[in-house]
Amino acid sequence: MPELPDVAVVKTYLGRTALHKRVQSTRVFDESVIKDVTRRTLQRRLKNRELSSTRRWGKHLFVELDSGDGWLGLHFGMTGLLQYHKDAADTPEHTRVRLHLSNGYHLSYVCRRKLGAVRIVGELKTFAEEHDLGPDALETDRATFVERLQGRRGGIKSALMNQSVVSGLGNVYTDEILLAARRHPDHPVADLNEDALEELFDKMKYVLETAIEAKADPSDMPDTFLLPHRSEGEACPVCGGEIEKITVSGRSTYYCPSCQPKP
DNA sequence: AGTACCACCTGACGGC
DNA sequence: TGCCGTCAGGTGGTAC
Repeated sequence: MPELPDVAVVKTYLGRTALHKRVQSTRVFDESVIKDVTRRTLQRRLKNRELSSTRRWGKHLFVELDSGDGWLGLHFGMTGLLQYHKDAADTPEHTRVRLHLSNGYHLSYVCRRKLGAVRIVGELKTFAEEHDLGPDALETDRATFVERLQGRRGGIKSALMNQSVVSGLGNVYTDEILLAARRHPDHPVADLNEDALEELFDKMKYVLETAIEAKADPSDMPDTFLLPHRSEGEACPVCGGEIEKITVSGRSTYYCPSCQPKP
């Protein structure tokens, strides 16, 4: 689930649960999700720190430690989530790291496929530079978005999914944005003029904000959304035509050939 | 600069 | 029932 809207929902969840609680201890069930630091360092840096604020950058969620002691960096891969629970016995399956908080509750980082990451981060700006993260898709403005796309070669879908252009869009929401903008996923970026790119920016914002309002739950999204109809042969939610599946930069791509004709 | 492919992982599903 | 290939919303590295 974890694209920008999903991570935004997790951020809200954390805000209502573990935020402002203090970490007593940290259990690591699987070291393979820990990046950049050792298990010991992770545990030491978290110990007795308050989870004082949260910040999202693209698909990354950062939890500030004691306002100034760096950040706990969380990435959810394809199958990650957080679970706040009282009893250790309720620890979900596939929990890789679990914080024990001073109020007795636990915050579990769950990641079935282990494609996510847990780390300690100093400056967020530095982290973003090191990982080549472009501006967050919801925090950037129209002019910056247009500027970052202009002059690029290749198709629009690969560009939007490229985290160094704008960060936060994954396979599913990129398809969603392209249907909203009525653009074919392979449409060359170079063929889109400034007006078209601005239009795309507006659709991106609309799709992301709407998805967050629906708490990233497809069943609460507008009828015009592709998300609940992401499979071959389904009816396009806009025109009723048949959704087609193609491969774009190695990813399954669903689109409506009549709403999104080849340029 | 961009793309194509592989690797990292686990689990669900369909075909035989 | 069981085995097997394929696929799944992530990123990062390498080779072209």
